[in-house]
Amino acid sequence: MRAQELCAESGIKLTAKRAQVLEGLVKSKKALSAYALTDYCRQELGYELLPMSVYRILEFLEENDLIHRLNTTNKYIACSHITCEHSHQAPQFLICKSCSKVEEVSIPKTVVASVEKAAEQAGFQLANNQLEIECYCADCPSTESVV
Amino acid sequence: MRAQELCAESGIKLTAKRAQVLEGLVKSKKALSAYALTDYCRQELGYELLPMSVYRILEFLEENDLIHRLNTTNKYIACSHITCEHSHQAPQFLICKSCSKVEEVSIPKTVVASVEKAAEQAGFQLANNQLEIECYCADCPSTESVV
DNA sequence: CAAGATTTGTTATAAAGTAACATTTTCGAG
DNA sequence: CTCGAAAATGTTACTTTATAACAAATCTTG
Repeated sequence: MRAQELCAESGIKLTAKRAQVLEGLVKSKKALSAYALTDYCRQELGYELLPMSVYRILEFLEENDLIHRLNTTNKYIACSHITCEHSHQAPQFLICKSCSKVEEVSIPKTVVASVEKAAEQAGFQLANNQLEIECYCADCPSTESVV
Repeated sequence: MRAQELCAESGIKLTAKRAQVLEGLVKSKKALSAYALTDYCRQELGYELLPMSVYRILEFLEENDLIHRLNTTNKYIACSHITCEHSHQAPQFLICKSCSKVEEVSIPKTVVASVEKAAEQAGFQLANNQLEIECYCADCPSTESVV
């Protein structure tokens, strides 16, 4: 498994359980809640995992940049750069409101810089550069019109 | 009360209960969860409101652009434009991770346009223009460094 | 006023997340 | 190797967040 090699190199301790959770997220190919991930691992992959353990493992995986937590939907998704050489940079996500499909995209740095500037003018400091944007994907007809 | 006048003009049916919930959000001056708002209304304002009713009323208030729901934190905040003449435009929020203080800001339209363009290139259509940005406010020292 | 629609009350429960402590596993020092 | 501390996982219980389902009250409008 590619991820394990990478982890060995980088010193990340990917235990069996952690690998199972990560595998679940990679294979599901969409954002899953912690409980949905528990179900997915049990039903599709045959791994027994209690929610409490899943939460702890998700926390670990996120700290090591293997997955992302989507704050707007309380769901998790595998980082799209696990298997490539990209240095890990600030992630931005397009999240389909209808089907939870997520695309991890790169938004121009100038845009992120503008957001940061606007924050500074209001006396705020960015806690991170992660932007989550609610969308409808190409497969899901939007019921609402864009403002 | 100013808000009531505006509602009368615009045809929004602001019942007593709805006014109480809105008053709670306005007076608290920060983002509150539905349950926290229930407590605030009872303890600080003397209004008895059950969570179920609060949720329904919050939904109504949001549909009528009197409040905003912050998806990243599952909290609600009064719209900063209730009492001014501004036409209601896409809201952007700076949210302090530490103290829940929220600033509703205007980010240049060019920035929002760039985000929209990036989405379109990935085959996504914006569901709304609401951006929620995690920050630390001037009063809260950031424990984490910015990426 | 009567009848339908809207709003609110009430109860129960689902879903999401965390606290606290027990047990097991890992791994380096001796 | 083996002892012991640290890390990881199991287990139970609980808190917080949110919704379902149905009853009662209230508010329109002919």
